[in-house]
Amino acid sequence: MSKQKELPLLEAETSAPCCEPLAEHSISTADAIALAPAFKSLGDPIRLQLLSQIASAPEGETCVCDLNVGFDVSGPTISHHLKVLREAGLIEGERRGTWVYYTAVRERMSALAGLLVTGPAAV
Amino acid sequence: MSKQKELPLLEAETSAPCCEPLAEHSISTADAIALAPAFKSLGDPIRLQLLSQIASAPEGETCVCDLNVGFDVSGPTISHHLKVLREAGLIEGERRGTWVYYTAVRERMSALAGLLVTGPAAV
DNA sequence: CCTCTAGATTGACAGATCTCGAAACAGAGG
DNA sequence: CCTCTGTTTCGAGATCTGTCAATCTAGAGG
Repeated sequence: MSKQKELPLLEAETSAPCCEPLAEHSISTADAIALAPAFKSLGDPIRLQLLSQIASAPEGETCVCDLNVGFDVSGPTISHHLKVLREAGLIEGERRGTWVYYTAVRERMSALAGLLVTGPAAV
Repeated sequence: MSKQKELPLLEAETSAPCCEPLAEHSISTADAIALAPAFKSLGDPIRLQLLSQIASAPEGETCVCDLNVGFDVSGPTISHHLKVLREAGLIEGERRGTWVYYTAVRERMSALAGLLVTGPAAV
């Protein structure tokens, strides 16, 4: 509970797992520790659906009021999952008046995808 | 209460979230339940490192005896993490004589990557 | 200023996960 | 057959996670 408050993913250029595939060469322990929380945040069905719903919104943003419908969990639980996704850097929230709107951070999603892909160059 | 006990990932190819990006359109609850365990299996630093080490092996396979070095956890723990990765369909193990060799399942890794990628057309 | 609604936070509890030591299993070799 | 080494499986304990009820905060509108 002391090392996944940080999101050094974007700033990981020090050892730089931003776009370098996992399969390129073995990643360091530090990189693994930095990256694991992001994947872990995707490891819950509700969060996966939330991210998908936010990322697939036509306007690019989704109101939390729209997210509450369609999930059979309570409001606080949705809020909790949104917080996890927020801390993983996968979404960002903005309050406009009464409602809160969330947008997906495409770069972060692509960065994670880049880690898993065997590589377009490898094909 | 409990909706994450199953791991029907291997048969998730029937409802086919194989390469369709999350951000294309909102995924179903069933697909989310099928996919989440795969991401969850990547949500541990040790498993991330194990997969990276296996996938980046020059010969395409890695002996468990080589995996034991470099990790400060016990043998059974390594074996447990390998089992999780195996059940997630990310690696496959083969016993040859005394030793067991693991290979990475590239298609599965690419499939997960395809879910996260924003898409070349969507940029 | 007061009230009302939308979200977020807190506290608590059941269930899952990580980790290890001990034991079991699989081959190789004597 | 017996033993030895490498790997997996089997409990068990400590920690983490998902969920909800209750409470709190931010802004809108009277």
